[in-house]
Amino acid sequence: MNKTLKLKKNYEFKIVLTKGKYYSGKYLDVFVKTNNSSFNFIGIAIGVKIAKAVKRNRIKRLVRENYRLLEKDLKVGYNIVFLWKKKVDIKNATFSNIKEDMTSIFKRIGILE
RNA sequence: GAAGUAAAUUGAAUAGUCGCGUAUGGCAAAACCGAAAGGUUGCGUAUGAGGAAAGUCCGGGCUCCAUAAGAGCAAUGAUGCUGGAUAACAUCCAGUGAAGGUAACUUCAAGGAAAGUGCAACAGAAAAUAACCGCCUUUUUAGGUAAGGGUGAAAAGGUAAGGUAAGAGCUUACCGCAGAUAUGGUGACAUAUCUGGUCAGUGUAAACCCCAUCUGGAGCAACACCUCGUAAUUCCAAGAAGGUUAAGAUGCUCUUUCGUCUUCUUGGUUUUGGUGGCUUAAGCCUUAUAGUAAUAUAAGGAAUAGAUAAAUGACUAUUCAUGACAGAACCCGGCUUAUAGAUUUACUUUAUUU
Repeated sequence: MNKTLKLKKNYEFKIVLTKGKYYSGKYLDVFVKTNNSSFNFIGIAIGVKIAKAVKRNRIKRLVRENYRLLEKDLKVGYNIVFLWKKKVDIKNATFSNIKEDMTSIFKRIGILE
């Protein structure tokens, strides 16, 4: 079982956000772009204006945890970036809400087996 | 018991399963990523956010600005009762003064308004060489008068008696104010006595300003090193040779010191990625001694985050109860702001009992 790989550089994020495909969920926005490797890379971006540091960290952890639980069922070869929708209240950032949302988005994308 | 004041502590706990950062290389073995430098992976062990980590408001350390040292002037900004503490401070401690509170106690940007300039809207007769109304005299024109009037943040020391045409520090007493002297105190200042009625000059210096003291700039995205790449031949450093006192190293001046210009040689510089900087520090706790205290000295003790799209999470169970404010980003000392609840100590007022 490999570790979850992360996108690290600013230009990597930009490529995914500008050239990737956009999927909108109930709470999350997701950008997906294929890469030519045998791994999935993920990145999580939450704007400074949405919430203060503690709540931003909370959202990141929940997204990362949910991704970790789904990861073994995913097809490989994608760069994925998650964004939190600006208009959604942060109080909805619970584990079960994000789980439902992420599962449905992945099914629409077609990478969930 | 009730209300309150001050100081301090704490900032949900336990168990299980899965998962993350860092350190260690204890065990295991090779493999993988990369152009290289370098990095990654299994198991185990250890360890992993705060009292404010926040705001970035001060003071320092550290780094660079090629590079220094001294003297003077100016500018900028800051501080502003006194004495002490500290590496330093706008912080802290102990006092003084003023304001508030029955009190415990709290608050204070607390030098100078006769160095100069400015401002004081509206209201009001008048806002600083005061006569509108009123009062008095005179007799119709002038004079005296700050007692009384409303306004305003502020109205020309206050109260009482005498005095007067009516009044007024005009006179006296007390209070206040100013000055001098003495005593006490390191000092801010306090107390006492004497003198002053020409005690004519209101407020504002978080208005300019004056005085005293301090003050170079930028910041870890600082900075150092490694690797890849080699276009323009820019810029920088070192060395050698030649020439020279024009120009430069601080806003200016002076002195010392360095150095400037040209040619040649050598090395480096921009981009990519990586490593270091990166955590033990003028730090914390206890005891003893000195000190009212801040703190100092000595002895002893505990120490274990160091990420870089950035580690603490998810689920289940139980308990109190539905956990507030809130997440390290070079480090340290403070300040300010946010904060559910719980606990301890000392003290004040009041009620009751004895």
